Amino acid sequence: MTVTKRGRPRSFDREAALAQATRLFWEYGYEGTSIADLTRAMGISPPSLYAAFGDKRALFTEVVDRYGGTFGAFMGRALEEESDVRTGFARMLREAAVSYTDPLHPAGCLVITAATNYSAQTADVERDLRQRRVANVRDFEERLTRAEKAGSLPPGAEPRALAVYFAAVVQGMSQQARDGASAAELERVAELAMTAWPVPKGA
Amino acid sequence: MTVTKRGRPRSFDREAALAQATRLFWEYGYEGTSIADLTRAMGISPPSLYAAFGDKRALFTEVVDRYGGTFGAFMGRALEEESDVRTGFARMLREAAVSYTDPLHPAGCLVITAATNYSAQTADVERDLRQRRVANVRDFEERLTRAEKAGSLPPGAEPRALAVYFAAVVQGMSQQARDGASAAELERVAELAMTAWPVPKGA
DNA sequence: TAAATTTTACAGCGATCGCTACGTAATCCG
DNA sequence: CGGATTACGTAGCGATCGCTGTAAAATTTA
Repeated sequence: MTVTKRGRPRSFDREAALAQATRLFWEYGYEGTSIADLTRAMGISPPSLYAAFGDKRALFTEVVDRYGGTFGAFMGRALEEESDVRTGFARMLREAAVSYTDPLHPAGCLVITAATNYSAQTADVERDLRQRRVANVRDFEERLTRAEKAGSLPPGAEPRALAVYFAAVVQGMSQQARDGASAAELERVAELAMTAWPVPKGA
Repeated sequence: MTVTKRGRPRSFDREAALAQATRLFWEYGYEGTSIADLTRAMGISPPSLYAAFGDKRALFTEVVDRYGGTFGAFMGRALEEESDVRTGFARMLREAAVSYTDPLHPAGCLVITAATNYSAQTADVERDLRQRRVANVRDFEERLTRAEKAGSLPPGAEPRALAVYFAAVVQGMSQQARDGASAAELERVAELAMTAWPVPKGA
């Protein structure tokens, strides 16, 4: 045990430095965050970083583990604390909506997006791809709005909400495919997703 | 017009080279694919690449545009060709399931995943994050299986399908948050997603 | 065949990457 | 106080990044 610490004491707050590293990795991804970026945000020099955290890979692992115990812990809590399974899943989704858009930290989930890297000089690439995705959501919305006006959708069907929902499903299917889901599994996802389609009031 | 071409003719197939570049960007992302990777796969030298495509950024844009007209075209077709809106969205999701898992090309959608970069030396980071996500899906599945056995889920509720579905929704919500969706929009997504929850036969 | 034009491969540019050797500063133990 | 120990900043390592200068090779035009 190292109860007594000899030598020159550390001159920075390890937890605060870890929080800064979390913010950077969350925002810019693993490769998109350089050692220079980290040392600048943490207010320390490279040797101090390596002495305190090992190397970049080890620091990242520590960041992800810490994330799971803090920002990402709402998922397990929601599923664990609710006695009813359905209530648990519903609460998890609701809290995800809040957490993923909390302006106090980067958007989305670190575990999902930390491989999405963009450094300063390639930020426009990510911006271009994002614009294409946003345009796609708008295309969904316009088609749904036209359908509602044409009477093929029940009134009050919320084209915007449906568009974001279907875009999220498509993007989730893409991610699941990257993570190894089979065609059969994704086809079941497609079927399940269609249960959200609005039904007329009197049906 | 350059009907007649003077000088030394190009010694490689531009379309084939573009297809190789598409494969690399699709699999490894923009930053994860280096000029050296590209020239190796395309079978050409750097000056030939720059003469034929401009620079890396322009090549990537051409790749994404080409993708939209080929692999990614099924979406617009499904929504356009079906007279009924609901049938169009259902077909789009079904075809996404097939396309995203087609073993003839990288998994998922290029526009969604091309910012997910991982080079050779950081592939283990992406692998680690993927394992965490896969473990999460399994956790969902186990909870749903236990609920089914305990009778809190109707029989034949397909825990695996539901787990993949809810994981996809969560990941889609994360991506939508990154793309600028609001908390209110994501909360509506959460509500809509819950309509997939299985109901007892006699209800 | 000679001049003009374009593509080719080789080699290397400056910048940035993750990482570290080195000497100094600051603390604890005796 | 002196010696041991640990953290610090500076400065720079080798490797890789996107990209290009240069000259030879290959083709069309005159």
